[in-house]
Amino acid sequence: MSPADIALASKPRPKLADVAARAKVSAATVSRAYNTPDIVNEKVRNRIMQVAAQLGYTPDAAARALRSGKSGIVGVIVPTLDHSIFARMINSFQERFSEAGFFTVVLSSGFDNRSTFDKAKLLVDRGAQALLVVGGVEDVQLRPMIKSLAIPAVSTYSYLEDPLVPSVGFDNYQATSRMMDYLIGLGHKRFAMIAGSPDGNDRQRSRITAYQDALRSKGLIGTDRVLIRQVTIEAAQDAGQELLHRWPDTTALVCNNDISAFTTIAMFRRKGLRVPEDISVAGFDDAEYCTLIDPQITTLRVPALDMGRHSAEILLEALKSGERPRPFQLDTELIVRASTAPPKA
Amino acid sequence: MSPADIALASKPRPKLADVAARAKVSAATVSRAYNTPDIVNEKVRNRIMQVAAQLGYTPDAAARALRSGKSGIVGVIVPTLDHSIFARMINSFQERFSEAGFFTVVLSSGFDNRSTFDKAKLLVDRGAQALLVVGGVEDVQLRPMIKSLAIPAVSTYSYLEDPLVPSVGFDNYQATSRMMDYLIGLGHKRFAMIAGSPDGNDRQRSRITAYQDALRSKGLIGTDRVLIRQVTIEAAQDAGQELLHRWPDTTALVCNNDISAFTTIAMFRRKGLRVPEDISVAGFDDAEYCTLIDPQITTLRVPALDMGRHSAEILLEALKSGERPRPFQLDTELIVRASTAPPKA
DNA sequence: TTGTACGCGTTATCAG
DNA sequence: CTGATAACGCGTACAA
Repeated sequence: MSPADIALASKPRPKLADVAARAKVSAATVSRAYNTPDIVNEKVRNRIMQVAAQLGYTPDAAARALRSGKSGIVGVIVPTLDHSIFARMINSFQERFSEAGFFTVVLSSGFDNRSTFDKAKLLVDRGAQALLVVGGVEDVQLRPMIKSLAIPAVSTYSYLEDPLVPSVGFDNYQATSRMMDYLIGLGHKRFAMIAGSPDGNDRQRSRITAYQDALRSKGLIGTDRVLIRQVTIEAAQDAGQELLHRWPDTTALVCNNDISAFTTIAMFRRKGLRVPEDISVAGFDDAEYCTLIDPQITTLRVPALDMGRHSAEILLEALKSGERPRPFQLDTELIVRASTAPPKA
Repeated sequence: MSPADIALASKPRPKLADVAARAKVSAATVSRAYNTPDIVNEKVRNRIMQVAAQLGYTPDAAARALRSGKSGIVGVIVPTLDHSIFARMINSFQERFSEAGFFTVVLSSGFDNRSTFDKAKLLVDRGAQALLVVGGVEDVQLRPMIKSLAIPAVSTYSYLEDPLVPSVGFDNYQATSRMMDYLIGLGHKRFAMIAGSPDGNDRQRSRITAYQDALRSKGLIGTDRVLIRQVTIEAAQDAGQELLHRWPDTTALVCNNDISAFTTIAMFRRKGLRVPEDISVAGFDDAEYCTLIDPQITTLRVPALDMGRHSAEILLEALKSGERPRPFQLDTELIVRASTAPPKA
């Protein structure tokens, strides 16, 4: 090896054995100093740690993973990162797992159940120790896969009585029912809804059903006025157009997300409609910007932070105890602001 | 072992050797079938893959990582996941690396340079093969660390002539200059700015400097009217208050993010001020909701998607070639909408 | 083109 | 409480 090579070669990472040698103990003891410090003599342990710090030693993650069978990775599958509600959830989830020494790998499925399966497989193949799926698990391939899984899995967002996958979330049916009770209480008789696609999406299905059930039970109009759209500004604009065109007598518009509420309110006002005097508009999620528009948006507050935090919590518990994660129900809150009011007489 | 235990025990994961045995080849050949398929006889290869599929074999990631020294992980450090602009960027970054078989681990620093260092260390210790840092690398510990790093690192968002870390991003100074030219061209004479904290944040520093330079060079008012605030609705509201209180004669407000623009516009209108007649307000980023509020927001479009995609691209190249990633400059676009106009005479 | 043999860095087991 | 030793599952010289 020439001098130049020596200069260029970055010194190899120190390993367990190097620390052991310098600290005059066996490799096993160094390992124990890291993994079960309590059973190592304090003086010895301190010496080891000091040497480790000197050498700049950190345990090799791959070797550790191979030997212990623990990858230190948890997987999350989320429909998209583009909705702030999911971002918030993941943030708190990840924070909790980070404290526990795990890396969180987030994969997005694009609202596609088939892709959810693919991503889950990817994660499991790479040794993920736990799995969080946002939304009910409906894919026909994913269900048997999760069933046979040796690692804990939890679904979040919806609270579902799924015997297969414990969930941490809220009751979407109840949430929308609450909104409907409020609007019906205001005296509205003709409703419409902007919803996301119910295909393979339990949240949307529950909300649509709750909407229709509420109307049916009171004999009100609007069970057929359900506009299925993606969650984008363009799509919401299109939905608003169609609403005004087909059912101009609607007095209460129930949106399944704040983007749609926001967009349609802006559009209605541009067309000279008054909100809430001419039409009430309600959202879902309670995004930050609900208080920015005039009128401020009445909406359902979704416990995003708690969902992430609690999912992490029960997965961590399951990881420790080896038992099945325990489902946990959270609640939504109806936030009444200015975008809803009694209909004109 | 009792029968019950047998029933409970999930069968162990098949390994390379199992596939080899069933396919009547050596382990080495199975390994080659996966890693260098070209040098394996096609018939043999097909037989191996078939057996592998039958057995449900997938290579063990940990063993692979240990043996090859490649973790299959890339790390990203981002100030926060809560700004949609970062979320979008990461999305495209991650997508590209996902295609290449990597897992992306995203850690957030909370705009704290010290924490950026900690997170980087975490990632490197766990074997990340490449690093993306959002924002300039300024931490005094992080710089030497990156210098000594054996893996490629790129900073993104700002385009910086940093000899240490190649960057993929745009020129923040130029972007704000462009906005200033436009507003000055409209005839404005008294300006104010809402900015984020410049501490350890090159983006904010560049924008503030560009703002002040523009005013100074034309002898206009407002170099001292810089309100430093966090990027939240509350903080922006507070800034708006202070602006009206201290400098009510301001005719053009330059915001360093769309949230602040959005918030202040809403607030101004609530107070009876007309936008843009009484005061022009400009944003930064071009978030989706810029077109939702009335008036629609004039802003600078940031190439979020391209930043993510291109960062991934050059890191992947560097991973292949072993060479240093090549910096790449992207551009912003001034989007003129309705929230800006000439000042009243 | 394929097989043999070894070691990557760690942790678990067992003995002392 | 500590040490010796044997894996964990795979990739890669080297030989055939």
